[in-house]
Amino acid sequence: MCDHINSESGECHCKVERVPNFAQPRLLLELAKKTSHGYELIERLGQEGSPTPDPGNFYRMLRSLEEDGLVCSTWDTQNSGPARRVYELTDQGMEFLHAWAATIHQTKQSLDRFLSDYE
Amino acid sequence: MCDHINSESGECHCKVERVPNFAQPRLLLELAKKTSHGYELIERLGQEGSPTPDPGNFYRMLRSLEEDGLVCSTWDTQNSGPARRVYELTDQGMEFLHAWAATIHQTKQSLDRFLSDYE
DNA sequence: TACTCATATATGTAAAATACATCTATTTAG
DNA sequence: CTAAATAGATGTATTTTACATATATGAGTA
Repeated sequence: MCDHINSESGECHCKVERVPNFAQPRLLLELAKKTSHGYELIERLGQEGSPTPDPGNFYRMLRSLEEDGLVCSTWDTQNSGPARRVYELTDQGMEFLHAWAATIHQTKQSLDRFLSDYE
Repeated sequence: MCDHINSESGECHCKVERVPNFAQPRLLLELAKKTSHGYELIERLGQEGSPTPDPGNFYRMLRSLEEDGLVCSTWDTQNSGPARRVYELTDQGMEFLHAWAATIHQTKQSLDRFLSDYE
């Protein structure tokens, strides 16, 4: 399973303090909107002022998500250019996205507490 | 200087995607409220549902912040119990706290974008 | 034809951040 | 005397992130 779920205890290690692997939920969300391939996802995530994810780690993450059954891929050789590995969100991946959203909500509240404490 | 400021370029590497070292601004904020020693800071930060920071890394962070001139310490042998290293926020540390607040605000907005995109 | 550029995926490794284990020492309580 | 609470610290493994580089296809162009 994913890094955030301890396969032994089934417990999620996401802490409210921080958002490690934030590229992951963003990727899952993009995939939920539209099935697509890695390169396109990187470009889409790099828009709206958000920094472009590191391609090396991004492709590795995609493969790791596939190992965990959160996404699945097929090669697209129809289109011109190099073959693309097209990813689709699985039901499990969708559930994971929901879990991520809850975590991110908590993290946001943690930041809110800091900011209201500050000032 | 701090890990987040590149001493060469003077540029801050804090990314809006995540909050690494979130214990750091929380510590600076606590110190801004009240001068105190490591053990007490750890306890204070461990309240209000927030997880207790890792003591090992926390003490290391305090020493590193002192090296960077963001806090300064003196030994308190007056009180009962083991000697305490009492930390105080410097002017530079206060400035740093302000910079952190701005970063955290951005991060929060990034999370907000995710959450409104989701749903 | 050969060269360059955009597209597309991937590996290798260094650096940074975090987690976990352990150690020392002082005082208080029983 | 012993155990527990207080206080600070080091050592190292693991995880995450950053940076560099490799491979391959096809389109445009000189």
